[in-house]
Amino acid sequence: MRNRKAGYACKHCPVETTLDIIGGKWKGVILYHLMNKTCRFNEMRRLMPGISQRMLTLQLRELEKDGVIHREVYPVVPPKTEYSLTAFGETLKPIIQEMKRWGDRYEHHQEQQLEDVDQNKA
Amino acid sequence: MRNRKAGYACKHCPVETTLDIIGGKWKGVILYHLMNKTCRFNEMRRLMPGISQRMLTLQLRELEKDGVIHREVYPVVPPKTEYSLTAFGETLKPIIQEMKRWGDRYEHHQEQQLEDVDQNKA
DNA sequence: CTCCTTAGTTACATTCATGTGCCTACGTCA
DNA sequence: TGACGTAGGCACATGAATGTAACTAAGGAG
Repeated sequence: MRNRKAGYACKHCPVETTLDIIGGKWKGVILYHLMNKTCRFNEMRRLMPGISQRMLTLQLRELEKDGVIHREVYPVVPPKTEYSLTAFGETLKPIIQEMKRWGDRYEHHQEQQLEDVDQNKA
Repeated sequence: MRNRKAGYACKHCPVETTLDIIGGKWKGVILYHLMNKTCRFNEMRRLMPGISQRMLTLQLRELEKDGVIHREVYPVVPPKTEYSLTAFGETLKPIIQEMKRWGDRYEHHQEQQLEDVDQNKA
């Protein structure tokens, strides 16, 4: 997300605010992985084969700026950086977990839709 | 969202699936309003001053296709169309409500950050 | 002395999402 | 007879989001 430059849906809608933080193509998944454990940069790349180096950096920076994750740089060589949820980021866990559960259910729902085909309606 | 044409983050991540449905600039807010009550098309436009006619149509169509909302057209004149959550869409309520609550808390958090400024870190 | 690794950065290109403006059908109201 | 309101559709334009490729620093391994 983070595309609010084009204007907000309604003024001050908290749902919109939340989606600003965790929406977008990658952030949800990033947070999902960080929920389990602290991760290094390339470790996350391996967890998310689809993401490019650049995008991962950008998304992590935004999450950091929003105070959701913490970035710990170790001045060693080769470089070592660890990402983890902040205490505030931990408060996102219920949302992410709900989203995971719902996502599972949705996939199940999709299969059913293929059977229903016609008599849908609620 | 619905920008997965460029590929998925990880294969089969339920969080990603969920964000496909409710992510994007408008869908969260649309669902937020439909959680409270059935709405007509122009009624929603009034609730979300920022959205254009075209985008509202597009988003509603996608939500309908995903089986989350129901579109009831009354063959009267002037046209009347009512949008409501399907039973399946109702299952999204916990997520939307969590997002609303978190959004509220986040705004509160931001104010604090302005004070902390330096000694942040978790 | 060359290559490997990590965690980036930068410039450039493209694709997707979203926005704008104009058009319609029909019945009602003035 | 003409304007109004609803729920859109369509063509076109723009900008945001994302992708690709090449580059870097520093120490260790060979």
